[in-house]
Amino acid sequence: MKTKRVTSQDVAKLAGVSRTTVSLVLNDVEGIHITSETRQRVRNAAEKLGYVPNATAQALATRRAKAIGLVMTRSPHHIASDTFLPQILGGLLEVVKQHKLHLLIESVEAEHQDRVYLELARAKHIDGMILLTPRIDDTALRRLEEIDAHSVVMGKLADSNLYSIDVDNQLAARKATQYLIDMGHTRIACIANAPASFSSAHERVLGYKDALSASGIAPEDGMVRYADFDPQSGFDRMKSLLASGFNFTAVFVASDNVVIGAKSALREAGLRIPEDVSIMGFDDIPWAKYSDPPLTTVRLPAQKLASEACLMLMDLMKGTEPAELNKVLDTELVVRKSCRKI
Amino acid sequence: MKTKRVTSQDVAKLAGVSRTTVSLVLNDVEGIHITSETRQRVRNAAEKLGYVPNATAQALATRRAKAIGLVMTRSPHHIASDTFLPQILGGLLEVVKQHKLHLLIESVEAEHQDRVYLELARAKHIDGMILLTPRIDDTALRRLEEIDAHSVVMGKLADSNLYSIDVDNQLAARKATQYLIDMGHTRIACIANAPASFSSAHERVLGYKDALSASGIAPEDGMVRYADFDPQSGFDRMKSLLASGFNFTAVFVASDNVVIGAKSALREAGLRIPEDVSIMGFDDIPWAKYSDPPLTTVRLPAQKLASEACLMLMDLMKGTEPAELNKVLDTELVVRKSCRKI
DNA sequence: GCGCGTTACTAAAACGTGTTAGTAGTGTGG
DNA sequence: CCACACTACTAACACGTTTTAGTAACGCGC
Repeated sequence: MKTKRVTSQDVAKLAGVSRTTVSLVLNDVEGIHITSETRQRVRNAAEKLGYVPNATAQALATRRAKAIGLVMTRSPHHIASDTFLPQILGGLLEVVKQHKLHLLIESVEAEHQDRVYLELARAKHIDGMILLTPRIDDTALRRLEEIDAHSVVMGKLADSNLYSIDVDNQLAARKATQYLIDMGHTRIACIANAPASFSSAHERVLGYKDALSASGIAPEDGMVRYADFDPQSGFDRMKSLLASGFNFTAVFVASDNVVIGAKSALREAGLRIPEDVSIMGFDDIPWAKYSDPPLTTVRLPAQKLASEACLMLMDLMKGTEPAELNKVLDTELVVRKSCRKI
Repeated sequence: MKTKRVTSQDVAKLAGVSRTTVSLVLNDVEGIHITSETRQRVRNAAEKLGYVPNATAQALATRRAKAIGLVMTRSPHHIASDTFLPQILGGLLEVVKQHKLHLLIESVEAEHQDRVYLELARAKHIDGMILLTPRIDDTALRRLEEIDAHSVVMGKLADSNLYSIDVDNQLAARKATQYLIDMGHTRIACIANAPASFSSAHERVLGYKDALSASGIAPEDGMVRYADFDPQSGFDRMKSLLASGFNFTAVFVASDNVVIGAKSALREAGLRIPEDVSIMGFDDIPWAKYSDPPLTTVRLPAQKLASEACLMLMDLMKGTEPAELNKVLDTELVVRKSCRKI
């Protein structure tokens, strides 16, 4: 039942060498001379005993945990309905596995932010972290700059010296809105993906307004709603938009996940897409392609965002400066059938 | 720039006590006598220096990593399109955070399974693990029983002594299919959620056949397709089903995520839901409620599944036996509008 | 003033590895 | 035959904590 742990000492004893030699052999340390005969003896012994080095002890000795953390500032509830997260995870896991690292997931509640970032960094449970969709007002994040914690922000934080990766949300939103304008729409509403305190939401609304202004259409605050990541909030905001009495022919919804709920509200109101209302999404989650009608949306390179973030972080951990402080990936307008000419 | 790490030694020096005392005070060890004056001195020193205990060293000394792992046997691609995963994560994070544990995510490729489980367990990076949706033919998993690794399987493995938690897939599928039969359907097709090598897929198809047989309808293998977790596969399987020439009035699709694609194929064929074809889903992902028409489906208590799995695992880690070897949670048929009487 | 229990601490071992500094032993050139 | 380089290893320290096994100091009863 309680099988004794196999340590490198056991391997050493069986192979008739010192613990040092075992370590040198199994780690393939360069520039050291050990006969291939001894090497084999060590390997055989390790194999025979089923030796697996203790990761914790290794971490302590090398001062690297061989793990990175994905830190999210969202409640478990929001995480549960996040259709975007799996793509991030997929991208992250691919890189992480390739480099034989481990991935930790942390969700921090708004209240404890200050401590958590710091403790995560100092406790050295992880070698570096990727911060997901930060809030604009996240003061705790600012303090990260002061410590020598390796971190990459996914999203953008104004006036910050933290490394970051993101798409140009404002430009992408602007292009999406421009597309609607090009189709002849002038009464265009907007439902943001999240509360305005999240930088991505803020920027996307900015882009939406940019496009309108550039075409001489005055943005009206009454035409803008801020959703809260999930379909339910999309449903509610669309209801609110419909109830407000504005007559719009198109809506730019800055999150496909929010579109899911918004469409439901439109249906309840008896409005058809795209005949009565055109819908422009954002993110291009897997569902978008199969929705009815297929959703015209902005493709966010989610997996690439994640894998690039991971690569930047690993550069940081290695000590080599990443090429850019704020890396920006391209988005792409994916035209399907949810918008029509007017 | 390179601020020296603050260790308990530093705290000890500043407080004028030994490292032992620092440890005793900060960990609130019971049954030990230390004056409240000294306690304060230690706490103040720790606070002043911003001391955060090194998690790795703690783990080594206490032989507990204070972390559990979520292990998935899926490719990053499948993870990316998994709408179910966030709910699992949400449930897990809630419990994990409450107990001040950390969560590691591992995805293992089919080829390396043998090693990975073992190394994960032996390396002691984690104290226990939750295995997600295992394959029936996962021989490596069997070996876990032999080691003293704490693990809970989410899903079920026949003839296994591993602790597990699951819903009764067969019963749930049977009830879902029965509902279709009760609505008057007799020509009912089935698209499984995953390849038959996944136990959940196997069981759900079994339940589907049970219901048919019980009502005197002979199950036909030609009416069954096996999808592959994602919408694309749902689209393909529905196409195949339609092309095969069988005329069915209802389809039991054993995964809402697969339904997303399947519906798209039906639309392309000019078939309406539920007028031409009734659709029964499985899982009740957030999208289901808002789809058009709202999807009648089987609700899987995803978050509860996750949190209960976590609790079982923690029992195991504490050394107390969980109440049941194979815990089974209830499912619930959620009737919406995608099935009609015939 | 001696034994004894209690209080308030501390020295040192343990956890399992990586790594530095060193040490025998063996050619090798002069 | 001596200095020197090179090979093939090993002893011992370092990593930062928890925990066990003490140890002084003190009060107290007799």
